[in-house]
Amino acid sequence: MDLPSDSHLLLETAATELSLAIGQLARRLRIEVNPGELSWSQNAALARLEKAGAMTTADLARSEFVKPQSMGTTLADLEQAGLVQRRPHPTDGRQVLFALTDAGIAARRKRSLARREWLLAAMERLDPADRQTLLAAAALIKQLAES
Amino acid sequence: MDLPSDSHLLLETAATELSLAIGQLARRLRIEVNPGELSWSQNAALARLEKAGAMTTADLARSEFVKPQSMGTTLADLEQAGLVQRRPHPTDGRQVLFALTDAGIAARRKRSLARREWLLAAMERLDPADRQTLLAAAALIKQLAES
DNA sequence: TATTGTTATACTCTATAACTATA
DNA sequence: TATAGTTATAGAGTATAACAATA
Repeated sequence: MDLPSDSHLLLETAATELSLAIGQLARRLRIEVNPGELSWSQNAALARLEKAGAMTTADLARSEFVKPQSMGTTLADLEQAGLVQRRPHPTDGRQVLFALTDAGIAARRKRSLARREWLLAAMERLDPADRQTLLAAAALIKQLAES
Repeated sequence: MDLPSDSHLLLETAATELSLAIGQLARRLRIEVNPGELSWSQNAALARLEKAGAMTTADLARSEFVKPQSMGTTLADLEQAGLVQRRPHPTDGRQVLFALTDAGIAARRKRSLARREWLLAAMERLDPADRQTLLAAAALIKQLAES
């Protein structure tokens, strides 16, 4: 077993700082919601359905790191808002497939969520190199989450 | 008013992707907690006090983007765990200053939080250039949150 | 009067447990 | 038996409202 190298100490620092930064921006973004807007979880589920097409509750839950019961609640809210619709699985009577409705697609197209607008305005104040770093980081952060 | 330029569309994409990525990693990290460990909010408050020294409830609330009442709850939990202690403000009888106790300092030194360990392990699987990108991004994300 | 902090209460999101239906 | 989903209940974190003490 080696003593920690300088690069390992740097990595520990990076992990700590990234964890704190993620938490801080998550809390900052959380307060940017206008009345009647989709919650962060609802928006994440909608975005996932847009990218991946129809999915079951269980698969959506795995993708977003929540329990199936929690995703069930989120999907019930989206269904009641008319943004997703359910249909039976063609071969497995237990499963239910969820897909975006036309209204759901329109909701994804509409570029007016307060959280997104706030983040966009904040990023506009950065210089191009920093924006590029954040775009690259977004892909890496997703990769980390799914690893 | 100009039509959106290519670079503006790129920026919109970056904002959307970053927002989704932050949410996804926040949920992924949230499930990595061992029984008895500090919550993410408690850890953030502790880290803030370590960096900035003694602070009032209101200042801590502003730093972490929650209401003073919410930070009051977090600080009460930390106080009960013996990790922070309160003392009166020297000149303003309304304010209360919170600072780390020896146990709080020790808790910050201890490098064993499940969330941090999970993130560290995930980052170890990245190549050095990607780690560097994430370290730079952590600083930018903090800057965004505070902008 | 304005501000800091506390107490009481409620809301959102997610979790665990128990249940039904299907495989 | 095992799995997908539902229903009921509970917990964590944060919010709003009402209040007390101090500036």
